[in-house]
Amino acid sequence: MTGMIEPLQPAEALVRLSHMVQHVFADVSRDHGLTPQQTQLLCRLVRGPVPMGTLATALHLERSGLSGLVDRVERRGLVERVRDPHDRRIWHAALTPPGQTTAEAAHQAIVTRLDTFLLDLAPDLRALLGPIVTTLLTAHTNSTGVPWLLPAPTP
Amino acid sequence: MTGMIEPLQPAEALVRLSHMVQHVFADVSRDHGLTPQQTQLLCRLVRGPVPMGTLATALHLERSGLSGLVDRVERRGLVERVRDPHDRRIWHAALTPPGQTTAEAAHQAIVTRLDTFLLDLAPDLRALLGPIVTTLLTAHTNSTGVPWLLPAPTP
DNA sequence: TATTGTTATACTCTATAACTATA
DNA sequence: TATAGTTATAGAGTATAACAATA
Repeated sequence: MTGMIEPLQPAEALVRLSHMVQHVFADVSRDHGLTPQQTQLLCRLVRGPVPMGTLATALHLERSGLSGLVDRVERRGLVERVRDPHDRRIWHAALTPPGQTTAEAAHQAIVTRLDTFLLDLAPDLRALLGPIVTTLLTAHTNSTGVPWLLPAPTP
Repeated sequence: MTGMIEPLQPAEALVRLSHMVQHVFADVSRDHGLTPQQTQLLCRLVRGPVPMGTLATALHLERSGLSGLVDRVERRGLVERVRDPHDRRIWHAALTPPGQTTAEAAHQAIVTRLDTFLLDLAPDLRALLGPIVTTLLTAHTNSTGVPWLLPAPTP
């Protein structure tokens, strides 16, 4: 029975899949001169500026940790802080033009890499993936009460 | 159309799913007094000792990084280094009895948490998850040439 | 000489606690 | 007083390069 691949239980399947996605994320990030966390941050901003607090929650970070993360990409000219016009306590993180370019390139590279995996899947199964994940994530929230599926423009 | 959830493209579905799994990993790790990387390391050892070099490749780490990671869990008595009987250059990382207990508890907690998500899925779809992931990962390797599906006892 | 693993160094990531500015 | 964000500090994770031990 050498070479046989054991059947995957559903929970283990999720973990294996996640592991692969993380590697793709890490590889693409390195190709673009980013850390995985920086890539994740940039991709969260492609649809527009986000208040620091919202961003920290979305990225599962303490506000202080996000502060440093934004510092480092700001130092590289990829992100800037913009003051909220209505509440002067709030600062939004926003992509600069180079940041927008980098974010979109990294996002596209990730999708492209993942699509090479998805090509092995029969089209009817591939079409099930969206609904399956929607079902899995709907009606659940992360540990801070934020729903998994709603505003977040991932990856 | 407020409140509508956009359909997920397959690649984005994988990213969202991975994000959720990472959060589960982080939360469970914290509950057990571990970092996510330490949990990942411990779970890799539940089926027996693994040479440092193999472990570094499996965890997508440089050997120097793994060295430090193992140092920290060894300091806490969860892992020990064992010399290979045939090749004295090689050291295996191995769980201590407390490490085995912790590793199995964390693994079980992760599976239990993920199962709460999987319960929302119709049984026939849930049964498709294993085959889908097997199809996705078979015939692919990570960036160092190691196949995604074979020996690795995840999570 | 080639391979396995460690050490040294530098930087990034992350959490906690104390702090500043604004509401 | 409460909230948004930062700074200070400490530890953990990660890569590169130089090194020691073994093959």
